[in-house]
Amino acid sequence: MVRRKVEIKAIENISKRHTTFTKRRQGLFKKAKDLCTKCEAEATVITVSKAGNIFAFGHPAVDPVVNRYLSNGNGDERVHGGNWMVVAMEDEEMQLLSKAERKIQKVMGKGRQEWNLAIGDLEINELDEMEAVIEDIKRIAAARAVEIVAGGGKDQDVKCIGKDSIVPYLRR
Amino acid sequence: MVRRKVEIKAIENISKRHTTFTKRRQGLFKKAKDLCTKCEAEATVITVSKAGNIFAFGHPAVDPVVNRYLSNGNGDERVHGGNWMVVAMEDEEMQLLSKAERKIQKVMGKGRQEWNLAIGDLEINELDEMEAVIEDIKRIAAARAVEIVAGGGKDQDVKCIGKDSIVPYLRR
DNA sequence: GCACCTATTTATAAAAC
DNA sequence: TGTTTTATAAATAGGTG
Repeated sequence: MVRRKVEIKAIENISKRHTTFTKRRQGLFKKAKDLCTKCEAEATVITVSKAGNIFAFGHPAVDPVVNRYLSNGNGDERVHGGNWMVVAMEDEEMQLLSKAERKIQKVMGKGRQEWNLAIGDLEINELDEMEAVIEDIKRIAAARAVEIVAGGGKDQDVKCIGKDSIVPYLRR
Repeated sequence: MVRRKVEIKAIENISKRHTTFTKRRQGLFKKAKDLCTKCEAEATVITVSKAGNIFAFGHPAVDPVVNRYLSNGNGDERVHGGNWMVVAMEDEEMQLLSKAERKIQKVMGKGRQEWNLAIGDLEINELDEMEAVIEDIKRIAAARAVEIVAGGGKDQDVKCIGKDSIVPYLRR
């Protein structure tokens, strides 16, 4: 329970901070989505945790809103060159987040913290092999996507999926 | 007063929509700010009203967060395409195969057959999210590779790693 | 650590001014 | 139209399993 007026100041305890970050980020994304729905607006929210992990929400997607902001005379010179994809949760996909997360747990077996620990034990050759494993999973996932698109799944009217994912590649 | 459960659907009345947009935008900015304060995180929120007016919040400012997002491989200028390289394993590495497989089981939790079954339950949106999870794993693995190459230091900056593979780029 | 719970704070829709 | 009020819904900190 909220025991007393919630103080807005830095949380020192790491796990508590992480919990709060996750909860409030989800709340923030939901509020952004509600705003977009109710007001027919566009919005993007980009968060960077203290650990440096990036999470972003966008309606209709992150890029159009960011580009709109940048092309409107705002923004520094754009800096490019890195290459990691970010977790972009969008629209209705967001509503299914915890359900989806649960199912994905079934596939991947563990959560981020555990990967961190387990991966920390791997050596170079094992990392190489892990990549092959990841490749394998990705192939299976792509096959599943084909199956759905071909008419076997329930979610065929999901439309605004970003260009970076397993699914849109199949749709090109 | 909020007279009843607030419906999240488009508001047709223009002035009412504008009022709601303003209030919710303020609320959204405040929540983003609180998140940053409490979790020592960075965040930006960019909104575009139906009329096309842009409002943005950023901590520490909009641009650093946007650039961070863009420089992490997101954004329009990212090159896309199938880009996963599999590394051929050589002799001595080969000898370690089953040991490696065991360790990778620790990371990935399941074997091929189980992935097949579990992935078969996923819907489109869940496949999308799974890709984010895969990216996350890959990122952790890349950090580990850097750690090894750098000689044991933890959590080196991973920005120099290429897009195609966890390990090989480090070896260039 | 994650999912669920719930007491309490916080956000906000509409009224009142 | 804008600001303030206020009744109610929504978010969430901390607890539990």
